[in-house]
Amino acid sequence: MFTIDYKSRTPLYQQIVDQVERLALCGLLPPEEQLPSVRSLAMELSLNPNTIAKAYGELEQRGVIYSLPGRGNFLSADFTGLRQARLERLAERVRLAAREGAEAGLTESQWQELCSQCWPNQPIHKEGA
Amino acid sequence: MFTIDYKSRTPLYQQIVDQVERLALCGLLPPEEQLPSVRSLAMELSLNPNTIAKAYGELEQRGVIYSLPGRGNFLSADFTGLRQARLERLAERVRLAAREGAEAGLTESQWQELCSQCWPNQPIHKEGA
Amino acid sequence: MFTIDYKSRTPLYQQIVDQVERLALCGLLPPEEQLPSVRSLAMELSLNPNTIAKAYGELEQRGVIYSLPGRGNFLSADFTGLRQARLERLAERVRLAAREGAEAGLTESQWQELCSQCWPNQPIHKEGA
Amino acid sequence: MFTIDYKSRTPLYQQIVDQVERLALCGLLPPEEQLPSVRSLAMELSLNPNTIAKAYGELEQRGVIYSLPGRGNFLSADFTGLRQARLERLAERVRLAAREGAEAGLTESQWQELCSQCWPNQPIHKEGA
DNA sequence: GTGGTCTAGACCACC
DNA sequence: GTGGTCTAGACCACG
Repeated sequence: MFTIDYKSRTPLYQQIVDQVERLALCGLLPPEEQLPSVRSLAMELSLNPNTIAKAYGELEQRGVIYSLPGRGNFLSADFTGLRQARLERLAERVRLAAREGAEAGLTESQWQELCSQCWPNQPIHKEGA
Repeated sequence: MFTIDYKSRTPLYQQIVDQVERLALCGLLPPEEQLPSVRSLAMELSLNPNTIAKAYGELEQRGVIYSLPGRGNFLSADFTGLRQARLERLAERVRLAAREGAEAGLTESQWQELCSQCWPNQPIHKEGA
Repeated sequence: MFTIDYKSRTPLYQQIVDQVERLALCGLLPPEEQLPSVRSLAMELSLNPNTIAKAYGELEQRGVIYSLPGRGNFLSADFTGLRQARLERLAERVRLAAREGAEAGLTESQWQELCSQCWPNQPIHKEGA
Repeated sequence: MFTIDYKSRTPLYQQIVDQVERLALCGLLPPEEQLPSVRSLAMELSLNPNTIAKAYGELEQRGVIYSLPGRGNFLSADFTGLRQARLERLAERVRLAAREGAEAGLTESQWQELCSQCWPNQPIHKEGA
């Protein structure tokens, strides 16, 4: 269900957080869906259960999932907050990139061309999100 | 000459590296210019000399500056390599951002609009770089 | 695992860098092998952990190893880049030596003789590198 | 008379030492020749007189030149010791290079070919040495 | 446990 | 004065 890059420098727990959020926004993880248990996911990914627990804790704190002690972890009812937060973060990143490009000698038209080329060709899977 | 955010989570030495590169690309730090000495900059920024030395070492390994022991640190003769590397990194970041936006439900026209708005209004200072 | 000459004028961290590279090229340190931890190696060699960290950092920037914070330092997947860089450096050094010899009165045949004699008699250990 | 690479990492005084030795072995600086005075050479090369003095001191200690206080610095009567020392150092360097090449996967025949190619094409200027 | 960052203070060679 | 190296010891995030 999840794919982990064990050689990446981004923390393992962060990779899980990112993937849950991405899958939720893509529609592959619908609202109210139950997530795998900490121990089973740890087993599946060959990770320390603490790492999974940390990821789930982070997701809960962000409101992406909620935890029912004794029953498991479930995705929230809706992802509008998540989507909005992510788009805001995105805008900030693009703003930074644009400024950095300008500093490195990029012209506005080159920037526009770069942005056009970067849009992914194949549409992202999406259903019911 | 440099401004440090002591509360940021990005390492202090990294902030210095970033700023030197930015100032070099902007043209505010011309090629062959001498940088402040390790000790004087440490004093000015209230940092430990080791932190400055680490930043300068990093810049040297990237080819942005060169160090002459006993004489000082100097900006390289040209920044074309730096500029090119930065633009490549930039493209990769924009590509990632576009993909993430698509996943979060952004349409291509919204993406284009976002990119247009993000271009900095005031041109970046630039001379002789 | 490593041997340090504490009286040498070559920096301690550099000696470690050299040895890791040599062992990697010899095949004694296979790709993806985990290196001793910073602290344990520091203990073993009676050095400060910072010195080991500096050596590992240098190796990482050269692409010989990669570091996974919280997990350890690991040798890269392949050493072709390292091997190539080393052979290029080697050629340059031999070129310099030949020129210096010529200046000191060496004839070409004496040079060839010298080079023949300098080839190590016992082959270098090598397996799977 | 001398050429200094101000951007080289080899110490300035060392560059002077090397050049005097090289010019002596080439025959461009004959035995008993007088060297420029510390101050005039410092002026000519835009260096600190201390740097020249250090170079001359090193040369004197090695027996390449001798100093007559109040009269100047003069090249020694013969350079056989210098030539021998340099050839010994050279052999050691070639031995190291060969070993390093072997470790990096070079075969003996490749080594021989490398050495052949590295011999300088144009003969070194030489007269009366 | 791991590596990453930072401070404090020392000594060296070079200029 | 300059940069380079090293030690000692601290704190942090990650697993």
